[in-house]
Amino acid sequence: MVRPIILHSAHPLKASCKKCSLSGLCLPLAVSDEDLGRLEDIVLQGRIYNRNELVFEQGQTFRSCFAVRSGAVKSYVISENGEEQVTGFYLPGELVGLDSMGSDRYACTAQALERTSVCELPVTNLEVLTQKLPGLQHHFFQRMSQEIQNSHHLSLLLSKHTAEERIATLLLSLSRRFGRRKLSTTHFNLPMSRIDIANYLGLAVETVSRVFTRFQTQRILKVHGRGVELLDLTALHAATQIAVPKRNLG
Amino acid sequence: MVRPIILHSAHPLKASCKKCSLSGLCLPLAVSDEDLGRLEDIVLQGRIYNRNELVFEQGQTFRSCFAVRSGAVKSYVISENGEEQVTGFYLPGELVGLDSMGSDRYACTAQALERTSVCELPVTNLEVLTQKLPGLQHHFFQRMSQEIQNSHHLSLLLSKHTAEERIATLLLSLSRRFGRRKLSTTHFNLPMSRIDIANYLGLAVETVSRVFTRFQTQRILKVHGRGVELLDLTALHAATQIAVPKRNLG
DNA sequence: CGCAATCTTGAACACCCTCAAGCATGGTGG
DNA sequence: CCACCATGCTTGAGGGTGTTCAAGATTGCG
Repeated sequence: MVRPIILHSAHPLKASCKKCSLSGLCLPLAVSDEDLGRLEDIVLQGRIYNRNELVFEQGQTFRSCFAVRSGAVKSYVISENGEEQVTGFYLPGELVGLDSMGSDRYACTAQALERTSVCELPVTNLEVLTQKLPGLQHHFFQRMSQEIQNSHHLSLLLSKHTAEERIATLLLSLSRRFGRRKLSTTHFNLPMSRIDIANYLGLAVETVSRVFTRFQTQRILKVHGRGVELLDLTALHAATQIAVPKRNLG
Repeated sequence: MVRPIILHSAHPLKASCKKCSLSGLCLPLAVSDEDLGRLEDIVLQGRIYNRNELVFEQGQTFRSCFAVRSGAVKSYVISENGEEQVTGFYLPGELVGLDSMGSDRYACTAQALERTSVCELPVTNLEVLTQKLPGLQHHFFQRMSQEIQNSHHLSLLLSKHTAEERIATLLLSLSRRFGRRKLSTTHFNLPMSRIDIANYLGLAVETVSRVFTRFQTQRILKVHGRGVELLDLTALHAATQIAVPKRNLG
């Protein structure tokens, strides 16, 4: 199905986090300039994966976390029955594999959605470094707790929101994350397929498609394949809110 | 609505994790006997909360994680719109507040479901200790990643499973966790209301009620209020599986 | 250029929600 | 101790959102 064509360079370059354009988003923001060298010492840079290639696979021995440098990655878990649940999309500056920290095996599979470059953080070295740098340990606690919070918000989305609200929320999340990298918050390409979106949001592909066209007829956005243009951010934000108040409120 | 009648003792006892019956489940399992004293030094023991009392509240300054000692706790997040999503139930030996580690404010509210005793772990001291004890740091990474995985499994449950499958899964999860404490895996009391179950599983209360009666007529279990008796664990496990295979499979 | 995968659109059905009402439970005060 | 009321739980009927099934349109890659 998915052929893992390993392409990463045999001799990874020594990382230069300091010069990386993502240093304000990624791990460097957690360590002082003088300690940055120690972080660079353990980072394996320059791994490149082609579209659909697996960065790691659920059940494999857990060795490393990965920071996305360019491109995009999706993560998904596979249950005993073989069902897949997409659990997250990771853009440049974001960390993949935090849900396996401290485990001996990867708890999910990470797959490149397009040609993607990542920086690898071998856990053995990483845990030694977090042991020495309190700020880095604190930062990892923060990132991991953020990951828990993200997942809780996904649960809220799945359990209490309509198809339109789910999709509007995802689009605004992507928009915000593109904005963090000084990219356009209104014009961007979706790194993932409709199938991935549907799976992530607990919907049928057909529903995702229908909602996109509905938003388009409402002049909220334009879509051409994976390209989206958010025409009315206010309306899109309004579409994330629950239409008819439900009883469930405390 | 919920009156916080603070009851915890003014002078918390010095903890004796070593003698605690939960030492095989809780934090002590992560530290050596010689280091256990240092853990006991930072643990504030003996806080007791009455039913419905808040252990901490979303938005408050984050000070501590809590280990449940007896009773049970639920956690929930409140969105901007005021909707509540129950994100977890915590039984003795389990840690509450991991989703706020590294943050400056609590990301969720924790509420006692019954008369509950907890051990408090002030984060300032905790992060100093994880800095000194690599095993404890590793253990916290593990607990936090476990929390992420749990939430991912909840997402899977919410997005791909029917009402019956969700409830069967929750019952088996509780059964397993009671079993870990050497309690009966087939006879126990639900610590939470139908409302909490419904909210957690993304269902209407009525649906939860209907599924319970359906399971009862199928001789899978007996319910009398909050008391449940699992009559057929095999059938219950079978009920967690997807009945009609969906297309979503990879 | 052609095939496979992805995406879109339409029609019918199903699961669960909403609304409504009745029943059990439990805590409180007379 | 029991009546009382609020809350939680159960059961029934009807309707809506999203799914399933089916077929066609578009994309993209060899």
